[in-house]
Amino acid sequence: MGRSHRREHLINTAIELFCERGYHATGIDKIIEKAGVSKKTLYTHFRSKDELIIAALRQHDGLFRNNLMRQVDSLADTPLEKLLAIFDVAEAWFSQKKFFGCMFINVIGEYSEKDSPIRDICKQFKRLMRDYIRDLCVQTGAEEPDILADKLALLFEGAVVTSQVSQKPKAAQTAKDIARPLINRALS
Amino acid sequence: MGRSHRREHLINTAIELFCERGYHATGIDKIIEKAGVSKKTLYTHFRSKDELIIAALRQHDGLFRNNLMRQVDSLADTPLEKLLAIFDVAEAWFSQKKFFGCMFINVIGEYSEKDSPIRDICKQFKRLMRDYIRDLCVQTGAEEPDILADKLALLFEGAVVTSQVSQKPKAAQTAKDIARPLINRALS
DNA sequence: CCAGGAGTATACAAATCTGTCTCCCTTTTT
DNA sequence: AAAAAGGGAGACAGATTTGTATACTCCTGG
Repeated sequence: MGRSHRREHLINTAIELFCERGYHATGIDKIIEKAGVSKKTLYTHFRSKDELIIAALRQHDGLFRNNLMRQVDSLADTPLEKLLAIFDVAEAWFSQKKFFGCMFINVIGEYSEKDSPIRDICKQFKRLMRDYIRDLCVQTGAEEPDILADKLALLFEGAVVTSQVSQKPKAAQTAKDIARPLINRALS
Repeated sequence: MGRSHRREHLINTAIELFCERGYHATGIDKIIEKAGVSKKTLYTHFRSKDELIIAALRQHDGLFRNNLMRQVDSLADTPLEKLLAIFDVAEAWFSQKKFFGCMFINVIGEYSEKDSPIRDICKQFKRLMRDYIRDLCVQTGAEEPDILADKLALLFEGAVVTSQVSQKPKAAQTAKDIARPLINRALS
């Protein structure tokens, strides 16, 4: 087994546990037990738990957006359809048995220091999500793509949190219903 | 100092710390130190930390909604104006130096078990918030008050989370801008 | 005046947490 | 084949966690 494979395996295991149980509540011992790896191995790949958390967030940052874009592309062809398809992908996400909300929103609740690197990663993730949406807005020829993107990103967040607390994936469709006229009006 | 005063004082101290630092990260020792109270006193008022958490959530549940309604009432007279004023109150909330997002969203990130009493309190809070909004929708004479309330509640959540991560209170106005035409169309 | 309740301070138990270290085995490299 | 590297298992240290118990003080009611 390659060494960088172990690193990724550890990160993926950590992501699962962090999502399920939270960050402070997930001990190093639980992570290495689930990963089937010794403590020594973990600490050769990561200097500390914080570093593992940061690595997990970075990994998830890339993977999540990549996944989203791929699924959106498979559902819709035109930029306009893609903007709406985002909410269908979201609904599928919310419907998963192991849906625990957005990693980045959850981690901010536990590490809220204003200048922490964790916070920076969360902000960056949200910015990149908005940029993705904005690109699609521009491609549709929306009048004020920045404003529209802010609104759609906010709808996305709202759907995630609503679905997380109420455990009803249909929040995605509620958001989609709000988004539709919003986009249409920006095109007229 | 009355005995039930001590209980409330402990709860309020706990709420502050839970918001600032999270739930697992806030130890009993920190709470009693900040409250200026001995450990024995805490454990005579609350059987366990979990019970204190639950008491804190219940207290915040009532207080938060009460506060919101009071401020909304002081800003607007008609039900229609009140629906929009909700977002102005939200913006003031987001602008506070110590704004750490919604307690209930944050606690779900740390205690995500599906049948936990903590989860129930969070769901109840969100339901009561939606009911408050729905009442205002009915009073304005909106066509489908339930659907409109779901949408406005989702916008509220989106604003909270967006502002929490990006640290920009203007997310409240973004949500308000989405809400306005939504309400207008439900009235025609 | 004094008895009892309530609170403080603190020691303590038992578990758990992060991070380091050693011992031993297996695999790879030379 | 011998040496070196990597990783598993786990002991260990030191800090921290929740929760209990003890000893002392203070205030109040009768």
